[in-house]
Amino acid sequence: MPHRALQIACSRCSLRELCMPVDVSAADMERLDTLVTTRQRVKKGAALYSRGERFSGLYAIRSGFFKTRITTHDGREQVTGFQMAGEIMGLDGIVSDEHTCDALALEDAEVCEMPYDRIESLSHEVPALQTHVHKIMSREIVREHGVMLLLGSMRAEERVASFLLNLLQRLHARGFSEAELVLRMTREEIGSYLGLTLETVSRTFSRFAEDGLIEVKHRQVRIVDGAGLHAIVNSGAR
Amino acid sequence: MPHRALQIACSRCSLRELCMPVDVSAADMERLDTLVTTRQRVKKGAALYSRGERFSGLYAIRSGFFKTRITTHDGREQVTGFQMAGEIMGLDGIVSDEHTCDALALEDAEVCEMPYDRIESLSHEVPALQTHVHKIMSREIVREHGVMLLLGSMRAEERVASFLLNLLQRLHARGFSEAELVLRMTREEIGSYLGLTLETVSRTFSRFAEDGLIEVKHRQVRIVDGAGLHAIVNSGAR
DNA sequence: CGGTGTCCTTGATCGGCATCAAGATTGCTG
DNA sequence: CAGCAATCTTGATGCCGATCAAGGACACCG
Repeated sequence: MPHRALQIACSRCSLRELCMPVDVSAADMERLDTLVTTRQRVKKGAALYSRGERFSGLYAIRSGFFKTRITTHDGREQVTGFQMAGEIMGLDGIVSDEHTCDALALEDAEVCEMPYDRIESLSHEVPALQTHVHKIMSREIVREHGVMLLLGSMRAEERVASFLLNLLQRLHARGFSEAELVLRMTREEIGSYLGLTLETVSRTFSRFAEDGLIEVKHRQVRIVDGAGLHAIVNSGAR
Repeated sequence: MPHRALQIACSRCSLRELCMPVDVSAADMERLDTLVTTRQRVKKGAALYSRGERFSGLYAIRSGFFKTRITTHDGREQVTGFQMAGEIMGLDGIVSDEHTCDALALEDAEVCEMPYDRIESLSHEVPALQTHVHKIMSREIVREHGVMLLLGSMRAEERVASFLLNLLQRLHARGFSEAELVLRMTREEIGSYLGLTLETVSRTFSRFAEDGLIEVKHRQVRIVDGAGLHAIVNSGAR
């Protein structure tokens, strides 16, 4: 299923500044070009990897949109994140050599696979890569702290507003509008991520629309009053 | 405040198998002995590091008990974890070169400081260390996934039971009883971690005691029916 | 040893979100 | 394009845990 691309060169990839370390010498960049061995297409709804699967490497998203979720043997489920172009997936598999969650494509996607043994050996030759991998993992830890704050201390409106602003900010960093987005996930998936039911997510969207903060048409969302959303996120602080 | 110990040798530390990679040659172990430069005592209630502080290195807990928490500018607060001997703190600081959370000692503690630049340079010489650091960070990511599951999908009883069992398991791995523990944190800190109020935590403890699952006397907890606690954790699954 | 502050427990009430239910809209597919 | 499944919206009701409140137990300290 994975196909070897004719030429896979991060040095010429438009997403380089998202995936790769900056400030790398030309010689090092040449080495880093050997990091990605294959590109892989993932159809909407398909899994890039699943819990229990053997861990082989990390994946950089080239295009498309993913969700990661954990599932317990007894059927509980929790969406742990939504990932977009330039972001790295698979970090959960390093510790036990097998994946502990599922990564599912929410739309047709393409990823670059970086075999883990190659990451380790290249890190020796290119210190910037080692630092970069550490930073990526640290960033993920910090991101999850933020999710814990959200789940542990925010009310429904704050969670949803926070979710929208986070998506917007990441999309904006990729050159998309600051004021408009298309949700790639269902209300149920948003709810799972935010610790809410799909009904509450839907109702909250409706309330935001009534209050003139956003306009919602199914998965099309337009931000009318970004400052208002920010105010909601901070409204619960005491 | 940090004092240079006369001799700091991980190779002779009883916690080595918790902090350090296993299967290391004698020569490599000698190198790893240069990783920890200083030991530091932290008084109960004091901060090992705080948000905004410059990141300098990671800390291995030698003795004592910590909590980590994030605080937002607007006063929200969330306990993100409780750490005990052999566990590593400070990973959150790598990404931005400054700490993003506070680490507070819940009792008098002692930590080993590992300067980050030394970790990076030693990782080049000792591949096992590099792998080990990756695994520690990956483990933290997986742990936080578990917390997200707890906060996002469990009811109060499930959360508290899960919390107790997790503490027990970690204490047991350190040679303590499987059936008894002393809580080092307040009900309020437990509540913050679990996304509950201190009253709910207290009531849940009382209910568990009534139901013959545990015995609670303030911070002394004795597990009477461990299987019963496990059953509660899984009771919410559908 | 008594006083004071912190921590914990327990009760009463309230509110936010889950749950249950029904219908509307969309988009997929033969 | 018709038919159907998936997704979304909205309403009614109920429950879990938050909030408010008061009293009790313990630890620390002069």
